Amino acid sequence: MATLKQVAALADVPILTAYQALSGSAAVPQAQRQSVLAAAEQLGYTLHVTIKDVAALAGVSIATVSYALNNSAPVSAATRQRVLEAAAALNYRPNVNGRTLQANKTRLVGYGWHDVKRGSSASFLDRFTYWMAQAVESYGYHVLTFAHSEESPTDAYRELIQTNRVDGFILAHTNRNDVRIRYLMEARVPFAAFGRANDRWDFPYVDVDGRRGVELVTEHLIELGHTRIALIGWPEGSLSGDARVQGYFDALDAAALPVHSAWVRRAENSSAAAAAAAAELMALPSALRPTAIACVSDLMAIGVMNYLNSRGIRVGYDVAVSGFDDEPIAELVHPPLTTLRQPVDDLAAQVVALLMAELERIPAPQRQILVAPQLIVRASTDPKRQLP
Amino acid sequence: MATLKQVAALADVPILTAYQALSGSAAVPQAQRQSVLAAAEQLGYTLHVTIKDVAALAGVSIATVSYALNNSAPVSAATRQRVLEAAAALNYRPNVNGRTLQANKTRLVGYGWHDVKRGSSASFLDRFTYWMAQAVESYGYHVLTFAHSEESPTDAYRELIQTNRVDGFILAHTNRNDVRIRYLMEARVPFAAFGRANDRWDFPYVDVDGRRGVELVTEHLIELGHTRIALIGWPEGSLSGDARVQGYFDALDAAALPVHSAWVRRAENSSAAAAAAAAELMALPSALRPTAIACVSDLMAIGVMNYLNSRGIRVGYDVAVSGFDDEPIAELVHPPLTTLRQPVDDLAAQVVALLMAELERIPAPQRQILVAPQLIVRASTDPKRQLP
DNA sequence: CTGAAAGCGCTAACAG
DNA sequence: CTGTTAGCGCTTTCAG
Repeated sequence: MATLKQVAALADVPILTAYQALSGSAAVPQAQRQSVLAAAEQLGYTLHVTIKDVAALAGVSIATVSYALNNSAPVSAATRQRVLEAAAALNYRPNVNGRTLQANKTRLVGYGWHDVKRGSSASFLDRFTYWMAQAVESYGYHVLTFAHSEESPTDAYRELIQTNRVDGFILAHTNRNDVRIRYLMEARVPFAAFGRANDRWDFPYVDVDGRRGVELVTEHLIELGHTRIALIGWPEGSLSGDARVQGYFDALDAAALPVHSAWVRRAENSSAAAAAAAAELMALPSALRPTAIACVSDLMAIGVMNYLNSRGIRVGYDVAVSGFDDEPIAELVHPPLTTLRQPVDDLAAQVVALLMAELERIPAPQRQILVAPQLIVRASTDPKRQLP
Repeated sequence: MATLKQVAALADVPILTAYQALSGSAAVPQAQRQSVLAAAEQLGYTLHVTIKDVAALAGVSIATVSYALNNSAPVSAATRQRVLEAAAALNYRPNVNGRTLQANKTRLVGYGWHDVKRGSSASFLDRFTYWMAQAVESYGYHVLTFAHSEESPTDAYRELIQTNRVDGFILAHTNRNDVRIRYLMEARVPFAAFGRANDRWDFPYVDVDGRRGVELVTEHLIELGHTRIALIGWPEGSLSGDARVQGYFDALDAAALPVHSAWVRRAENSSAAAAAAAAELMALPSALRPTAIACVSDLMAIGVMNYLNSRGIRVGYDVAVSGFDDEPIAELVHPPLTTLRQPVDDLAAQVVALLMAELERIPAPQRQILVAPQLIVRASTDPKRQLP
């Protein structure tokens, strides 16, 4: 590709005039405009301002332009001025790909989508992605998203890193023995996760303190005077699920309240399974029947509420119900649901900060961070909050 | 950076051995391993297999490697074989950045996130992004996501295109007079939109046929025997909102059913505003009081259902209610909500196909595509569907 | 303080 | 059919 300077020379006009004629950024006498257009046509030139053009206009070498623009070497005030003016006049923006190739750094962070099943709580992660993009950009990076299959998720990660598409990754939806984490650790690829895996692996992550969250809501229920408090958790074995259940025990222990084994039920994360668990709880003899049911997800809490409603049991008055996640639905259901909100923006910013520490090889003060969720009290536990 | 060949020469071992020692992909005698490691150390070499290494191992020029790997020029069967074997032995993956710089094509498409407000229906777009990533990858592209401000959204788009970060864009959440669309059209940047803008602009888009959707659900209500059918739409002025309202009129006209002006209400897209509109409808004199209420969003339908429930009016039996979007909540509410589902995967694939047509300068047969949504009948209109 | 020149990894004319 | 070579746009030694 020819340069702007060559086009200008052929048309016998100043470089700046050639630029203006081609870009339409300023009026140019018709005759000059014509000859510039003809010259560009002849050379097969399409407007792409490069560092060479800026150098030519400023009358300096391309190295000097680079120095002046990046402050990467001392440049006299006068030349700097000339360079900046030339760059501005040509509306110059450096082509990141040149820089990428030379530095062997893409300033791109990979983020893999798993397949979001219909009805699963995706909205939270959606907002996470937004804040992640935002946070990453504050460091001059961008997010490259990709879809990975459930069967062999590591393939996509390996491919992206081997082809130098990205500098590192951010993971969400982690699980114990997450193959992606294992691969990235072994391959020494920089990454940071939103979510834990297991206690053996040492990698940078940020997670919601689910234990603390359920503890908070249980304390809230105790304060309201409940003494027979039930919990519907997920089947044992998930790190975050078990932590949430632990918070329930911790709060009851601290208050020296009795825990009856029949009060702790396990169910899949679906409203139907939670409704069934609620039915079992309500079938307990009246002396044991709970007056409050804490759930480890909003989805489950809604199942419980549906069941109670269908049995004519008034949620909030007769039985208190709480969830976890503060999904958009939580304030739309009837009565609005008490729940725990994850501070998404904060979580995203922190996980990005961890990744940046890895990428820039800055030792982070802390590689594992737990963030406490925020208790949002609504009418499902506290009828005083009921709207008229 | 030194090459693998130089390391091998210094260590006085074959190239393949040097690779194996460095990568650990195969066992190498301890002595050789040591000298390779020492050589790499001395040259400051870290393992990065490039086309040069493959060429050296195969004993051909780098051009031949490129030809063989890309089938971009005829290569004899024997050499091709040698090249492929060398590439496989070294686990070679081309560095996309070299290609990017030379071709001046990034094979990246930009997708901008707007700020998702809490409680707004984001889950649909979340799934869209997943399918978009999937579709884009089938063409060998990836998605680069970025956050843009509400005030000057074009800045982010301009920056990305001027710095050669992306080849084009996919837009969602379009509106009439969308400044992004105007900018991209003027700047002749390739893009395709999920959503329309206005009738004056000619650009590639895919959209849900909202008119047809509401027509479908209105026909469904007519079939169920309703004759007094109301509609709650958005305030006039939005392209998609007005189209949905039109579908209501079309269905009633086709059935020669009366339309009473009091039956058409306009409200903001919130459950509260919709509930208020429902209250007005229910306050009509009994001869005019509708027996069915179609809403242009699930959010509004839920507001209507909440209102009816609170007044003791049984949704599905006394008054039918329908929504639009088929958000996850739709099947969780009580009773489950009849609504219209947007075929997200299909929409995403089509909008990506349109963009690819722009990028590869293939004239698309159709630049504007409307996709009919699918009617999902649930108990909120058809009590027979009620679960026991 | 500034410029010439090398080179990041790859593709593609052009010769042979 | 294969190799030589010239870049793509940028940063960065190394001289002057």
